[in-house]
Amino acid sequence: MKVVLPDNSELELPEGATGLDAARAIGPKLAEQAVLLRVNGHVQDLRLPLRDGQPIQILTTRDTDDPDALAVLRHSTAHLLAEAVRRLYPGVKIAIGPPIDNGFYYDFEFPEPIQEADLELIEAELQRELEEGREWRREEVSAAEARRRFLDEDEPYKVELVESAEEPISFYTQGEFTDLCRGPHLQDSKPIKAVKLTSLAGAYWRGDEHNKQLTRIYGTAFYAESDLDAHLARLEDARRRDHRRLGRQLDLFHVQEASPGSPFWHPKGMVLWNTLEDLRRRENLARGYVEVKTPLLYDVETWKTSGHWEKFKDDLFVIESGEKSYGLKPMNCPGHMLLFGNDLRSYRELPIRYAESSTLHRDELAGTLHGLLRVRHVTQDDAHIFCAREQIEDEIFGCLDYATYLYELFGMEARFELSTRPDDKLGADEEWDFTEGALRTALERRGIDYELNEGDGAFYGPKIDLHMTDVLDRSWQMGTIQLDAQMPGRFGLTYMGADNAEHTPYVIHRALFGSLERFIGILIEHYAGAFPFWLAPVQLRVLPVGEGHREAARALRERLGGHRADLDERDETVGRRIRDAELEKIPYVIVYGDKESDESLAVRKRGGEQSTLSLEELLQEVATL
RNA sequence: GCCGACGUAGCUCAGCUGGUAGAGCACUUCACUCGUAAUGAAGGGGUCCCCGGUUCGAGUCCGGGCGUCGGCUCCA
Repeated sequence: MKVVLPDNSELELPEGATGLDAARAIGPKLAEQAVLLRVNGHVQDLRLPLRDGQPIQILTTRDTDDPDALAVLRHSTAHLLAEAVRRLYPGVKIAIGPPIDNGFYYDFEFPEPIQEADLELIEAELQRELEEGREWRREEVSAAEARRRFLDEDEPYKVELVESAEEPISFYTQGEFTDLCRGPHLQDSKPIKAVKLTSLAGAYWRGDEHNKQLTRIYGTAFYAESDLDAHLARLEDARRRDHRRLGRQLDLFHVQEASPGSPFWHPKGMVLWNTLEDLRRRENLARGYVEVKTPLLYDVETWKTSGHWEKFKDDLFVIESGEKSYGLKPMNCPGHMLLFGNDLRSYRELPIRYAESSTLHRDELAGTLHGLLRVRHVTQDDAHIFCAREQIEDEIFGCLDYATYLYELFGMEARFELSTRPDDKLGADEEWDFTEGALRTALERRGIDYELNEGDGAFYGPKIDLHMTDVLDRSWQMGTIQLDAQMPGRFGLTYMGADNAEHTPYVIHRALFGSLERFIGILIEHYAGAFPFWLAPVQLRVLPVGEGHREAARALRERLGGHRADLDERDETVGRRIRDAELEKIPYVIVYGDKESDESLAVRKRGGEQSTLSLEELLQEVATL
């Protein structure tokens, strides 16, 4: 038989030859360095047979950056971890251990809880295995045989996995350790040149909080020591961009124990906030939204009507007053429903687009709070569009267009996800067929690539979410566009149609920044604190050289008054004040001394680029930013 | 909420096996009046997260709580 190599040449092989055989046929060196086979974009263990006519690519220890090559290395390292843990902690039960984006993990049930300090011990054992060397052997067994083996070994998690696994079931063995595994794996442990166990965490068996919580050990591994160093350097760099760190450094916001999950916004942070608000107001006006304001407190009956009481009452802040209980609003929809329902509505008014940027409170679990990215005090740039069935697609399209405009303005590339009906949905499947279809059509019409996220919709309707990634590669939901065919009915909302009959409107819930807090958090990391001119809290700084230049510098600052300009006339050296301006990431610094005048200003841009401009030229330049 | 770690000056952090707290930066004052990333000197500043316990004595050990961080779960 023949296989096709990446350069399109053909390689003749005996029937039943494996990937490793192919590597050997090409050369002994390649066979030694081979770690994985890639076939049509899929990975395959080197030990498995090839098929006639297949195009193949052999990945080796030199493909140190290839995600597939790294995954196989890390997957094998996870097995070494399990072997080490088993030897060190008799009685431990093993669960699963896959490779992930930047490393791998393995879940265990320890007889006694272990601590972070134990990782050192385990890592040493892992190193010992690497020094000894390990080879992986693959075998295929029947489900019954696999089940019997794990029952014998008293590995209940593996037994459970076998029960849901498809035949043929494969085992990989290295050293004393055999694991149920689909593979692929390395031939041997020689390519594993750098390993580091990074952290310890609890993780529920099969990701379900009703199951037992296991102990997860995270680690990472590389084909070269220098790659691990580079990885650690990248993490350090990410920490420097962390919005929580920059928030303090740039004096934007802080959080404190007095109100967990509720940021205190400093004057410079408020400049960012208000700039986003201005942008929102301007665009809302241009796009036919009207601004409203609805109460923060509603009696619990309102939350029962909306359906939120049943699903989210644990996350609602409840305030008792006299005989009544009020819930602090966690979202604006009921307020906007009540507002719509306050008048008789005609089809001629639709669509009605109510916008409100409002403070919301959600009593999020303590363990989930995270800087600006997950807060209890959350501000949504919310809007509810009440419309007729035939208007839905255009309105969704309009929201998508609006969202795309906003994110492009910041040079942010959001990922779109379409989330469909969840298990606890309200309403009939036919209705969901229609609403999901409308969202899909609008996405396609706007030419947006999206991922399908099945079963992840809101209980009242499907949604399109925009996601962004933070410096540590964690994905956060930003904007959201949700179609709702339930809540208007629950609130008894109607409008009079052209047919002189009452109809229930549809509602589109949409927040495009999502949460102002989260958006600013991501924005800080996106720009690493070096905001573009139009966003920068301080845009220009005038810096008088000596005491005698203060007067003129103040006058110059006055003439920059249309912009956010300040003055640094501290009794410090010019070098020192330049340094501070750089640390504050101010876009323009103007040094003003004997040599300067309106005709000739010494302008320094963030980063160090210097030029001489007249005041007029400077104003012209910044006007375009 | 769960697993693990951490909480010391405004910030970043040191403080060994228990003996009563320190650095750098920041701040204040003084001198210098300065030309593109840190001028020098002096000074002030601490409920060592909170509550309780052990001890002659607790920042340090133990218990509980709160908060933060890394995960898990959740996320209208």
